Amino acid sequence: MAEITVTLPDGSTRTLPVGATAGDLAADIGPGLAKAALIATVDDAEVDLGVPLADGQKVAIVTAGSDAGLTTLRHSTAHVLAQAVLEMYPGATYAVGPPIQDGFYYDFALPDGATISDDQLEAVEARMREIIEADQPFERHEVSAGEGLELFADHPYKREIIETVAMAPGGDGAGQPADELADEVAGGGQISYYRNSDSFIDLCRGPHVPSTGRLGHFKLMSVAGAYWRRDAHRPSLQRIYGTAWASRKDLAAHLHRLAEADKRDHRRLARELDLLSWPTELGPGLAVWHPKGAAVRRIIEDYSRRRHDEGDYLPVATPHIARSELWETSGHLDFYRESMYPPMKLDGASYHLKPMNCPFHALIYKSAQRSYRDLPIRMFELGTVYRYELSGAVHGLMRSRGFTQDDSHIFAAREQAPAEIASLVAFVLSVLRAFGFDSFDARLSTRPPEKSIGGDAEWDMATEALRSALEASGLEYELDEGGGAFYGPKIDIDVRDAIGRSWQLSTIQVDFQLPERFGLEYVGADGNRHRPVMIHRALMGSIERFFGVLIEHYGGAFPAWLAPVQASILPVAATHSDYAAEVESRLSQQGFRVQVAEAQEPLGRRIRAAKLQKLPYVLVVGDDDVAHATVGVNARGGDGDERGVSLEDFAARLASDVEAHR
RNA sequence: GCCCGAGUAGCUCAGUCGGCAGAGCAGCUGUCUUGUAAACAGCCGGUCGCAGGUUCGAUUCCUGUCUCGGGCUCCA
Repeated sequence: MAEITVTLPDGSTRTLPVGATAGDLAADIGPGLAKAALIATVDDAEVDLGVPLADGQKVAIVTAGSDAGLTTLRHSTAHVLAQAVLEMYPGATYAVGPPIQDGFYYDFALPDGATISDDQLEAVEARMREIIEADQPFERHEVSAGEGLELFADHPYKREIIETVAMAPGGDGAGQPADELADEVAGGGQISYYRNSDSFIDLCRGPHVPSTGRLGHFKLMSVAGAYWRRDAHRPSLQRIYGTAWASRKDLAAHLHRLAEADKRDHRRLARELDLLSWPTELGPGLAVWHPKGAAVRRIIEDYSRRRHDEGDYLPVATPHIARSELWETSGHLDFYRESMYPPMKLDGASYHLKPMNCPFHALIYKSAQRSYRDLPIRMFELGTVYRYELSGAVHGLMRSRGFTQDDSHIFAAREQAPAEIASLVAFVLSVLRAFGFDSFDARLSTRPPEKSIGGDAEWDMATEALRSALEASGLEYELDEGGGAFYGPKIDIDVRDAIGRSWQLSTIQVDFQLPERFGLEYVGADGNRHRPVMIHRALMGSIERFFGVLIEHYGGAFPAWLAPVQASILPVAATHSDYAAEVESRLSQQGFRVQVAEAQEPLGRRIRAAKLQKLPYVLVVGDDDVAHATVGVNARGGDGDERGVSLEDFAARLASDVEAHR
């Protein structure tokens, strides 16, 4: 009997009869693996378990324990979703349904533009469970693109996928697959599809789990609108989002994480902790800062100012509006107009609210003749800008229409730029770490293909300077081709918060264009006039977003150095009120933010109130404390209370917390 | 901006198949004077987002609009 030999990931080999499949291999290795197997990789390509193996191949069995396995699980669950929806809504058609982080989605168009509401999801989910219960096999079939068009005759979106990808000119399928379609079908004039019942097939490059019975730990999450092929001019489809996991436990853990994230939502905490609010009278994306929110903001800003002073930045200040001519010169009206508020006409002139601070800083630079001896000049401003964000994009503090950038523009000689950028990256990380962030994602964004100004050589030079600074920093980074600003490439640094979500904050941008447009110059050592390079840099990005991220990062439990109220002083009874006032006064004099909660309510209730406000410390003072100049200290997150702590010791402890940013 | 959903007291939410709108918490007043996560009682509080329409009558049905939420797109 003929045999084949394949190599396993650990380097060992297995011999199997000719015709054996990856599934057979899994069974040969062990029943546990056979049960857990979802797909396999053969010579590093992912395939169904049903494919026959060939002699000499490198084969690995993939389970839900790996990313690839989990992705497949989600992808297959998406297919089951499509099957359920198509069965339940006759006349519905389907578009694409890829796996995504934590789950999957599928896009549908229902007949006559019907929509699916959230409460219909339960019924869809129930139908999906029936399909899973039936344990239908996923059978792979390959046909020509032409046959594919016939198979999917009633499904225009599927036909469009086949036409645009599988039948792309050149036949290699590399047409426009920068988008989601590429996942659906490989191209090359052939298509593959999967059949898992008499009535349901789906266009797909695969692979899939062997049968629907392997699925089950999923939940449909929401319905949303989404444009076909991510194009606002194309039809809007009904998108159903779901999450899927390898086990019931993983699913439960995921749902728990979501609930935790919701508890940390800065919009919820902003209200609960009385930090700020968004009166609808102001319009979307505009907030007012309440005293407690403003207290934290001032600490953030003061810290930022101090670090900039230490870094030889020169504070500047500029107005909020300027003549439209300024924005023509800068190029903003050409390249950024859709994000700008419309012009205000008065006294025969036209003015725009500023969407960025850079042109003002360029004019400050230009106000005097500059020498190479002056460079680099680092200007710093907490500059409030206004951007007309799409109403649907506005999101609490994270995306607002007015926000304050901790904005710097550094004017440097070209040869100074690389070193300056390198030190900027270090500066940015140092400040972010001071606020408790220690995990970062960096990204290098290059020239946008359409909207941009300047020559290739300058773009290349600027991109190279950023790249080398990133390399030197040791940060890992990814490349975002075409993601740069209209005037130059950029580095973005995102921080990860306490529950692993990523937020874009810092940006460093190299710009040869604005100096050109504004005719900026300096006199070099050679006596000739040279053009400086301008480095744009926002560190926290926007104070508003930064604060929003901080709220969510700490879940509202700010460390003592940031907390709007560091300690609440609770007299046990009214007779201790005078002593409480004295404690308050002494701590206030040392610069601490403290308050007294008088004994009009029972102690337990006042403690509870302070805890719900997530205060770092609750100080209880009673007879013993009055007698010995002590306080009872109840620290947030501590176990129980410490009695009889001298006031001096507590003040020292709080001072040390503040110093250490605890 | 587009798709879907939602706006009821300061907050969280019930409710009205079209007939004078409810709870808890918060707030206020009084009593209680408290040693580590919710004392007791009473009171105040709503043009049911806004504007039209249908109706004897609209918070409820319809239309428009504003705001919010989830997505898409975009972004600090």
